Amino acid sequence: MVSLDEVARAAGVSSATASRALSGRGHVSAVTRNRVSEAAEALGYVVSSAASSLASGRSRSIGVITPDLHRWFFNSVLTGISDTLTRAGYDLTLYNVTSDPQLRREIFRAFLRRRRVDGVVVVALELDEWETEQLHGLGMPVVVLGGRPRELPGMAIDDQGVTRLAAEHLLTLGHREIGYIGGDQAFDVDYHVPTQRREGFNHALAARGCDPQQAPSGVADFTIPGGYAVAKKLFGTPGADLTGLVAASDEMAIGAMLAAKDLGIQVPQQVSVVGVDGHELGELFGLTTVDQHPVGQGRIAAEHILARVEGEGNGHTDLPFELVVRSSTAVAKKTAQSE
Amino acid sequence: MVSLDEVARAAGVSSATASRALSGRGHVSAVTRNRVSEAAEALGYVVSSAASSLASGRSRSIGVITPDLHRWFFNSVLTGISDTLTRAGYDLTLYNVTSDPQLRREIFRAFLRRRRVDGVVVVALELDEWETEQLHGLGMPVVVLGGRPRELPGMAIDDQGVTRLAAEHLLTLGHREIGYIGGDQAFDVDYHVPTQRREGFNHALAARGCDPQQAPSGVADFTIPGGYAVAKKLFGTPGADLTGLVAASDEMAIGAMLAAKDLGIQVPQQVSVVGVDGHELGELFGLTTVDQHPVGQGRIAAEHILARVEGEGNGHTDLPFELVVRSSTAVAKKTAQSE
DNA sequence: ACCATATATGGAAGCGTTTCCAGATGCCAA
DNA sequence: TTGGCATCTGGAAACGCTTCCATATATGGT
Repeated sequence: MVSLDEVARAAGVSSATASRALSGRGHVSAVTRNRVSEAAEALGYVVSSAASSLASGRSRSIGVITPDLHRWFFNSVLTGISDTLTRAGYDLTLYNVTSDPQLRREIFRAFLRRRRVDGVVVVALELDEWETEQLHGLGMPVVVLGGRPRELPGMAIDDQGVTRLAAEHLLTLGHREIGYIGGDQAFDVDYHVPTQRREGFNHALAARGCDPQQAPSGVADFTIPGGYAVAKKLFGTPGADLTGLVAASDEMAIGAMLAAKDLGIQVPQQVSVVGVDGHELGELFGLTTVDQHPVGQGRIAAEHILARVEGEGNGHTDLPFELVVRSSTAVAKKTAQSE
Repeated sequence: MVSLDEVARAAGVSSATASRALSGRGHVSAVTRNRVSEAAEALGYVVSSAASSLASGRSRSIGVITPDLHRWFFNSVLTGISDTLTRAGYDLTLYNVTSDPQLRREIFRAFLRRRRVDGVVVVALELDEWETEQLHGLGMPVVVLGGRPRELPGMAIDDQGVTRLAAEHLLTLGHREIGYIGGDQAFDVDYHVPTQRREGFNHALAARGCDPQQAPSGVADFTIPGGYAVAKKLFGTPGADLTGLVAASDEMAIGAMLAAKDLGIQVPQQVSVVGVDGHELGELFGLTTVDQHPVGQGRIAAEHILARVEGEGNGHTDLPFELVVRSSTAVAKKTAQSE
């Protein structure tokens, strides 16, 4: 492996100047810079990250902590982050949090503190107090995506807004008997994504004079099988003549559509379904959804952390989302019940 | 951030001894080791990866190059790798190759050569000659998962074997009119996954006296929508009375099942479908598949690269796979055509 | 009792950069 | 011409570890 010294020698300058020439920091004449660049190119020189980090205190790497990579939302965000970091010349150090609590603890206790990264992006994790504390103790920029933790800068969509928008869409189409599939609020340590989304749904219904407490609803794990199981129950419940269904994730919505199909219920003729996310499979299923552009979120989060690492601080950010209407929703048929 | 020197001072030893005590390399008495460990614990000391790498030449980090994180197979493998590396105390540096050829090139030209990683796992990438060369030039262990590149140690399932097994399953059930959905063999630079899988299918059919050339087949991109589109054509083709279908990935198989449902074709009563992968959604759809345990593959690849990094070399490895029979396949009904 | 060997420890030399500091050079204004 | 300032460059000191080497002490065989 060629070292900076060899490049400097080849270019006839000191290693100090070579370093300045290649990093762009400090004054170097144009001629010198060119000679050094050419020498570096010719020798195939690449800076040693270890030496560079040690000397400069910056590693040009960002840590990303994510849960379950199988879930489309998370791997989409990760894709966006990765793309932006690569373009900026940064490495991405991935910490995939699994269900093993000991490993999870170790990530916060040791891995993050090795100074291998200049900043951390936390993707949609429910952080407990100790973890938040550890993150603070790192003394480096941290951005939390998909949550509004107490004391860390974060970026999130308006989690009430998305489900409110979804429900309003159905209400506007004339639906009154609307069901809901959400997440388990018991695990809501801090950010309350499941709680917020339910709230948004409730508000929308209440605003139109429907009692949200009466809405048939169920709890699932945001996955297709989860949504499928709950939807089978909801659709099968006698007396609950749902004409509309809001799911807190597209995967659950897709599960619900599959359940409807298996039960011989037609979408959207008999029941309209709306999801939240903007899942890539939404198109295939014709799913109407509130798209929250997860890849874009990853990009924004990455840009944000890079800015923070480079000194330009800023705080909370709201992320955009939009309703994408496809064929899983339609105007409600007039029935006896509807006013 | 507390340094090793402070720990050493607190424990009343030299930094050399402290280093040995914490790393476990070299001779340290039990008492000393304990005192140092306690001091480190008390001070919350964590080694600086940069300093450690620079001094030792090892970074305790493994690079992973993967394509499209949206595809279940890849994020499953990544999950397995991540889990194993974390348990071993290694970091994972993720290089997600996108469709941008310039970024891809940059990963091989610069990113990997910063000596940030001790070894590289390449997941199912078609490497061109230059890329292979770069990988060699790294002078560090490389493992290629899901492919048998010319000159790099790799691990792969028997790609002919999986589709042969899938096809044999259908043949054994009495099917004779079997279709196939595979990948585009034009992109087959090196590893020939699409080609190998097609070969396996062909061999199985030929062995039972069916002409594989006659088998109705189509090409897709291994995704659900891709499989859906091709299957719609295959099922809709007049004259081709398929009773069985082999797909080279579970996602395409699931797409095919959805297409069948939309066309009013019953699975498995009218057509049996087999996939390859072991996709988590297989259970929901009752998909019969050849499970290749992707998470396990990730684990094996990670263990392999760790062994190599630590010096214990070894070569190619075959990976296990197995037929998982669910409800998407059934005995073929006797028809006029069947012998 | 003594030498050979194994075990423990500290001093100090790196590892390959970055960056501070000081000196050199060039240019412009007075 | 000369002082003053900005620009350029090199020497050398970090950065925080690991590890070689030398020294010191314990262990065991004869």
